[in-house]
Amino acid sequence: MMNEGKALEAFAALSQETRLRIVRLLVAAGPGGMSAGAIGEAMDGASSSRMSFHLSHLEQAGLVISRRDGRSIIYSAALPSLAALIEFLMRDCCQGHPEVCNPAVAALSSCCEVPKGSGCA
Amino acid sequence: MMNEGKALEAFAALSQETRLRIVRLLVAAGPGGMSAGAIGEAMDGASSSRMSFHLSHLEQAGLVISRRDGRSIIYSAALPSLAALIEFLMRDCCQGHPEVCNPAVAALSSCCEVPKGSGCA
DNA sequence: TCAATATCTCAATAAGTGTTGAGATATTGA
DNA sequence: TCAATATCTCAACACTTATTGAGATATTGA
Repeated sequence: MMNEGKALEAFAALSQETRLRIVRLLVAAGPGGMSAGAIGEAMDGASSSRMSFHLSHLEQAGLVISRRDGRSIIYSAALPSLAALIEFLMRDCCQGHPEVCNPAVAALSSCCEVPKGSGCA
Repeated sequence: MMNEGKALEAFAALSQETRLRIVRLLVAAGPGGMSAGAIGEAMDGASSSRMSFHLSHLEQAGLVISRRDGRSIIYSAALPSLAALIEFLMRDCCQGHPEVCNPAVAALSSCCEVPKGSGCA
């Protein structure tokens, strides 16, 4: 469930370049996720403490989840939270304003099957 | 067009309680918008300089637009930018992950007419 | 158990953000 | 033109956030 407070945390987490890139990377990585070290490698070799800071921030905001696997800690995208954030924006912004959600839903057609006629009435 | 840089600005703008509330207020207010003073009144009587700071921030991020009307400056929500931000999240997060966009599209049905079967394939 | 590996935690510092209050600018009606 | 109104701009300050480097913790394989 996404309330205003959680949405604020999510927006704050996504408003930092490194963290936004981490989320995109982890979404692309899929459910298998990536180790903190591998993510750091992908972020121009960011220091381990810097990675730890940003990954903790993202986990606190609920946008990623972690699990230990041997020596490594594996992070993966929390897809339900991303869905809930999109839903929050939709609910807040769509009400009475089809010109907001219609283009957004139409954009899905570039990556998904979306029937003609989807969107706000 | 929403690129990473613009998305970062938009997330930063929306990550502050007063600004998020201003956006929600202006979306609800519709195309007619509201004067800076009226918005300040709605924000627990926030000072004019504080309003000016946050409204400028939102305008810089492209989430609101302004026009002068006599002594007042009228702000209104930039709906296309909100749509573009949702689209950005959808594109980044939906690709290959129907479990993200399907719930988001399904959520639209609470405020819009969305045909059954919408969402990712 | 020991050394190596992976990550986290903490303190210090640098950089950025939000609020306030004083004052400047633009517009209107008398 | 003048006073009143609406909003913006600026400097100062407090607060928060991001980065770094040193060191602590947890796990593994020899």
